[in-house]
Amino acid sequence: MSREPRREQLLNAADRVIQREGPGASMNAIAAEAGITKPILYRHFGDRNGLIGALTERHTSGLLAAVRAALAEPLERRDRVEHVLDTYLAGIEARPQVYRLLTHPEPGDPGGAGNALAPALRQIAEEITRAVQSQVDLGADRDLLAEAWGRGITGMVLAAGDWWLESRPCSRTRMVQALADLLWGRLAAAADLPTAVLPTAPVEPPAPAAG
Amino acid sequence: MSREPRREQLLNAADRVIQREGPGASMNAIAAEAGITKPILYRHFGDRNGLIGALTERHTSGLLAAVRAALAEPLERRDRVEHVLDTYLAGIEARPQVYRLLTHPEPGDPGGAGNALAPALRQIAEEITRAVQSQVDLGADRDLLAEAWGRGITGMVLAAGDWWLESRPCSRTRMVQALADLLWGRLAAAADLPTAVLPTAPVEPPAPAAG
DNA sequence: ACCGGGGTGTTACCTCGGGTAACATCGTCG
DNA sequence: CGACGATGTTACCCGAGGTAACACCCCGGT
Repeated sequence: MSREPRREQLLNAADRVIQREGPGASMNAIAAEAGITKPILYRHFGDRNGLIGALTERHTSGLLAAVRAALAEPLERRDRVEHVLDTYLAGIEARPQVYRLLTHPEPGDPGGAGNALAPALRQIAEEITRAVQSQVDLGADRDLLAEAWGRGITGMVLAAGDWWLESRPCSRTRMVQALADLLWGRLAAAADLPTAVLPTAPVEPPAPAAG
Repeated sequence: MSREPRREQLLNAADRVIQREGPGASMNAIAAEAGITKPILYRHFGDRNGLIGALTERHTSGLLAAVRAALAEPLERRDRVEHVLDTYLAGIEARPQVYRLLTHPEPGDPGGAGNALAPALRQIAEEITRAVQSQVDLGADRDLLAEAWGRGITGMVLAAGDWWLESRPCSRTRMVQALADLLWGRLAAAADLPTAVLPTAPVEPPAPAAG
């Protein structure tokens, strides 16, 4: 059996384990699921990052392509945005564990930076950036705004999506509406509430927090 | 020397190490920095999470109090939002390593869920939720929108802030503007660009991504 | 028939980090 | 003095990532 098919089998096993145990699954566990032992995994993937990387690439391509397609859809802008949001939420809804793996950066990377966005999400952020740059007239600040918004929107959907996945406070459709409304400036447009006394929360005296 | 002051010293040492080495700093390293050995750390904090927890609480209180205060500021809504954004960005700018620790959830938590938001950020999200609920008239969907937006906005600022910290594409003020503009629906309001051919990116044939 | 290479697999080991057990010391209070 | 509560130590365990060394199996070439 040549290399590639075997790789696929191993990735399938890893997929199963992660679907069952979450992204923290150990190499031993994955090897066991595949009915083999660690060194083989390492032969195929180099190290854990290699495995995870291969795994994420498989799934990323799907999600990324879907988002990309949604971004290019010939719709009214609001509809297009909703379509993108729905695409993402549908993706994480379908295989939560796998998408957690995709969407949550690994703690390693000690030399590098502590990016908030995992590679897969960074790619999505770039797609959004490109789409904004090429489709929306933002004047001189175009590049800066597009990039900041790409990251920001991605992070927004990540956090909100995670919350939604876990507590399922509403249907996907409603969630899409809520997020689109936010991006549509509904926060800005809404009226003030008749200001009561605003008791936000019990405020402890702010400890100095060291120096 | 009674317990508390010693704890503070140890936390200070931990702080120093993390400021220097980042959130991945080992217990050994922290102990060494404090001039002692591991067991003492464990006596005081139980386990790593305990240490990290104590550390984050110290700093969280500062950031959280600042954000809370910003949220309660008697300003025009847009100004208030900008004030909050600026507060957060100023916070992470001041002590990047420490705030990375605060803002990036630890990989552990195997039994629990894969929250995108670290505890400190979840608290901020809750503050935002409360502020929106109590200050903005959103009709029947109030609770859902406020909570979704709380998470979403927090995630947005987290991701965008991280990016800004690392690549410093502009001044803090400009970044605040960019994010506030996003929340203010500038994406929705801007005109379409004269649609060229939209060459988004080299699109590889979407691999089936397994089944 | 033989050998070599590329695949399969194994056991046993290393390192490092979190976490613990057991033991020794110092100062203070009754 | 003795006990207690803090200080500290060395030495160890465990699990996870990662590697070394070895063995098998098949297939194709000479």
